[in-house]
Amino acid sequence: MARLIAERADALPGLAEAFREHGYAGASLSVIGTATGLGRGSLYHFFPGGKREMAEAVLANIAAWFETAVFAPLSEAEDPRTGIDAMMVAIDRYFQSGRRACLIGAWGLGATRNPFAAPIAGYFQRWIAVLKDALQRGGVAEDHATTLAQDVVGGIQGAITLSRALDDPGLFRATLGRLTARLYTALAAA
Amino acid sequence: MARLIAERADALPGLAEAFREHGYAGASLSVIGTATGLGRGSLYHFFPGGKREMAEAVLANIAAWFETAVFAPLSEAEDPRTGIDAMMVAIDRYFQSGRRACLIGAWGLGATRNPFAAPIAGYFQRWIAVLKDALQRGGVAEDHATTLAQDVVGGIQGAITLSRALDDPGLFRATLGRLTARLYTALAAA
DNA sequence: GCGCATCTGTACCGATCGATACAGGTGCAA
DNA sequence: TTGCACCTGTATCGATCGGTACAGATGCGC
Repeated sequence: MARLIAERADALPGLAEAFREHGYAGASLSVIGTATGLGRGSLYHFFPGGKREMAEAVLANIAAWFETAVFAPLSEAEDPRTGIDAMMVAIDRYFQSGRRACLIGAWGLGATRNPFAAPIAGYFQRWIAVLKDALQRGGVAEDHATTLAQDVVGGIQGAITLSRALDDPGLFRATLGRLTARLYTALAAA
Repeated sequence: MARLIAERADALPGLAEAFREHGYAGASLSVIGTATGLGRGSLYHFFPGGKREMAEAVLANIAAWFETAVFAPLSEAEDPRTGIDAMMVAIDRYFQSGRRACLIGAWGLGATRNPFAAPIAGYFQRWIAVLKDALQRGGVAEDHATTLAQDVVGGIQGAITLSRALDDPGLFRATLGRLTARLYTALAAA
């Protein structure tokens, strides 16, 4: 029996794809097995908690990716504009210009009481907070920074939904551009 | 055996709730049975096509509701502002200020190739087209009307996602207010 | 070369899945 | 009152679900 993966992290991309494409309930173990190339034996070896643990690992992995690729540049950049540019580039690449679904957004739209509500809320809270802080450091007043950050994060979510439904990646990129412009305008006025 | 419902339309609210709360795959027939109060016998009597037909009926029902409650006022109002106000009021009530999930949005975020892609795309296309037409009738230039309509429809979708994830209905209402203001501003400048 | 922790395939478990069949009840029309 | 179309509950189907058990293969440390 040839070893297929070295550590459980190697299974995460396949797991994420399975959950993204089929949802939590729709991602059966056979679907997951196909997506990851792993049998039940390996899956339960790396994730003794079963499907639930696999989903938690995927969410944690996504959160970690955003932390380094999106939030860190936003909060560390000297000039907020630099951080915003880095965020938009990372977002466009991550979501493949709206072709790739947002797992966290989709699960947040699901059951009112779902077991992943807490990490999902944390993800959006953190994103909004980091963006708001960047705007405030650029001189934008607190209340304006808050609503603007909400508009931008929400606008990105909506753009993913629309561009996927309409199968129009151009819509995603154009929306990202307009959101960037709004952020720049607010910074320029401050 | 007491008759429970008179026609299949009476089952749609329960069906919609079941699909909204559990997704398509997660809404098992027992979940659907509980939500509608109907047994398998009745369900397959009204929907011979099974789960798939139930989902199609729900989507068609939602589309019809939007047609009369949102799209019609938008396209028939003398003053675009009247139509926009009616749209926003209907949207806020329908989505219960962001507490209720958007079934169409959630399913659009799901599998890339899903059997309901066509009606979902049609729903968003129509919404954007009707809103764009209303803006143009109000004197807004076509390209601006298009991007503005996309921003508003996408913004509403994003606001649902955010306000549900953060459990904050106020965020939804406030976002709706800002989107309305943007529409009014564009109309005033035209 | 040996020993052992680690990984993997397969068989299997009870439960539940979506769907079907059908008898029995119900209420309206004649 | 009778007949019948319509609605409903129940039993049951094969398939698949998530999860477990475990033996066998693998490759690393020694």
